Amino acid sequence: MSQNKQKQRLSRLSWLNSAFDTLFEEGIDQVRIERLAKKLKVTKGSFYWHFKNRTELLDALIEHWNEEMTKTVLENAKTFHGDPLERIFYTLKDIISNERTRYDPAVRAWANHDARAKKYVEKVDKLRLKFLIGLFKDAGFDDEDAEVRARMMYYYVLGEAYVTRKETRSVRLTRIKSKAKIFTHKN
Amino acid sequence: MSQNKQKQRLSRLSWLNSAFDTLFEEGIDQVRIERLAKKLKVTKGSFYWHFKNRTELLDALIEHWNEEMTKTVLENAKTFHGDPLERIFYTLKDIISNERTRYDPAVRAWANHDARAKKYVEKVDKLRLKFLIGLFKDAGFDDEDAEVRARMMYYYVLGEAYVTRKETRSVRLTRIKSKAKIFTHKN
DNA sequence: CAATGCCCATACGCTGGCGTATCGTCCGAA
DNA sequence: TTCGGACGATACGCCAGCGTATGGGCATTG
Repeated sequence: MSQNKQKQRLSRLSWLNSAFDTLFEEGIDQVRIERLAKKLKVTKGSFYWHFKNRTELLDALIEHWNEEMTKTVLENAKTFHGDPLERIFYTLKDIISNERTRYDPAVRAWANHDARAKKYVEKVDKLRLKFLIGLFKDAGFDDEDAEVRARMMYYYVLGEAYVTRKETRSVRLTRIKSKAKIFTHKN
Repeated sequence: MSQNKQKQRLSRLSWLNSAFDTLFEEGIDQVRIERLAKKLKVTKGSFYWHFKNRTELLDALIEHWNEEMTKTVLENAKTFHGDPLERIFYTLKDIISNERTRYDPAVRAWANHDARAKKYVEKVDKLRLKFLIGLFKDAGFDDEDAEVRARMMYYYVLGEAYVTRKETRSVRLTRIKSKAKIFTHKN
């Protein structure tokens, strides 16, 4: 919204952010240099100053996503300490309401036919699952059960990111609570 | 695998199938007429005989997916009658092991930035959810609870389709059973 | 104020993909 | 056999996107 001063030059990050937005909104195949240039109101002369080619941009893009998601998990791991069951609820609520997985669909679609992206997605999955499994173990589930439940919860969260839903915030919140109960219920 | 007779002509369906495979393997943006032509070992002269243009192909593509998925749900609804709880387990097993949702990621990625595809995806989601909700209602859950659990189970299945996993069939099967129990456990 | 370096504009050749127009071939029906 | 229609090949113009080469403006530095 800030009216850019006329002769504002761009940084490498400007291109990265624009690429990221486009990936998220239109898919990786629409991340095209000259389209980004148009959005940024410059020509591709700028791009080729900051990047060697499109491949370098995509490499930076997936790495950027990886860093952001990794950071998110690690921060989350530190923010709450208390009753393990409540912590699972808190985590579920946090993930869903803050929509950490908002960018997942675009990135995963990309990873579906790009080995480089796939590598990072698997890395992030592993980290997230490790965190979730730890949560369930803390709550008293044995190794096997903790993994099954963590995966269920994780897949559930992922799946939800793919379906358009139209609930109000308050309705969703109460439902999240009952969902957490289902995941944590002991037979 | 069948060595095609040399002068085999193509049908509209040949193009559709090739397009479908490509959508599934490389994403919708790689569904390009001249690439399909190369795979089919003809020229695009053939394509423009069977289709008006690329848009018509994509329209037929999403409609085809819609029909297949709709048929699948309706067939499933007829195949099993018995204990409602067991039926939920059976359904979960059936969905996962037959990988009905195998094509979902590609189609959903497409729907993410294409209104036409999005419309059909929402349609299929609605149908599937309606079916699942019915299952849980039959199992004795009230309306609200049935919807929450059906959605959880559905999102879980969807999410699973997005993550690469490396379990053996037998391990998965036992886990499916315990998962079904979690979804159907009454508080 | 001259010079250097950062950052972008401009112009070019190349490729792949779209859609059209036209022509060739084969096959079945009369 | 011939003829018409189903199906595909060939050739064309067009445009978008990639990457390169080169030139220009503007600041900072001395």
